[in-house]
Amino acid sequence: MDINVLSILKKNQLSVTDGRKIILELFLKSPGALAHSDIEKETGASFDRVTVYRTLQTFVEKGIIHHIPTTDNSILYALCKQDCEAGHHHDNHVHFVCNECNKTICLDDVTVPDVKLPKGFKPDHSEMVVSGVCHDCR
Amino acid sequence: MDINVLSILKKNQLSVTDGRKIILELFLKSPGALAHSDIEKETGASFDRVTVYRTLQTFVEKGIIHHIPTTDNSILYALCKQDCEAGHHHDNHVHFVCNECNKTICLDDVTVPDVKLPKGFKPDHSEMVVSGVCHDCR
DNA sequence: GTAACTGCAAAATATTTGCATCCTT
DNA sequence: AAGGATGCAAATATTTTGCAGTTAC
Repeated sequence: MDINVLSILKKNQLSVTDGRKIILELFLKSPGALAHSDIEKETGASFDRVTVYRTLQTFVEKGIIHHIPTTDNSILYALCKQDCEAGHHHDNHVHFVCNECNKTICLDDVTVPDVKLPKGFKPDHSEMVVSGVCHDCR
Repeated sequence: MDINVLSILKKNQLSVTDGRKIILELFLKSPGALAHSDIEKETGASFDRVTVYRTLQTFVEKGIIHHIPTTDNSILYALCKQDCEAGHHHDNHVHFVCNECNKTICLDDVTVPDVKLPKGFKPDHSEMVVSGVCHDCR
């Protein structure tokens, strides 16, 4: 098991349970974003659906994972890389959705550009999603 | 009633029904995006929830409205301005979500900037959502 | 030992589907 | 008149909540 799993949980003052270990490891292994259903599928229903809901919620609250905006009504989560702390997400990178394999990938090295807003609008946070064909599918 | 309602429906070869007229008019009047629940609320449940689902789906298929990406799990729809046609959305503008009034507004004049993607990624379409405080809430 | 986490059951919501009826063209 | 749209009922799917039992520390 990835040693990071333990340190991440410890750092966030979460007790180390099987469910959390397995789900967190899944995120660490996954190149892209995961939906609730992906997690149920990957873990082979080894625990209750409710536990998955609660674990994801806990991880989001602690800033371990974050929601990813999507254009197709689905709810995706991905690891917060870098220095995310509870309440302060710095996941200011572009997300890429592949139209072929349908995966969502965090482009950690591509930061969201600033845009000039109309008068009176005060920006706080930006999200950007690019769709197209990914590295593996061409 | 806004004369556009009829022309938009006609242009998309949709029969003109009360539900479609009222829902489309709601979008035309609204400065921002609407969720399914907003529509039910605004129309005072004058028609079946199922009809709202089907109408929204039809509008999306025809390219009259489009999904807006959100970070908070909600599903929002907004009018496609400009030259949207079925299957070819040109709604390449930035969306703004206000943290105060919670409204989502289409910034039709702010276009989504291009970003440089890692090698191997071929972009097709971009979405951008900026959150902050809107014109009315400061 | 205690607080926190999980599983189960069940409630509350949300979404989809089939079909008979009604409306638009 | 014919095809499409709606309403209703019901089937599915999704998410939330309460509580008792279990586990981590």
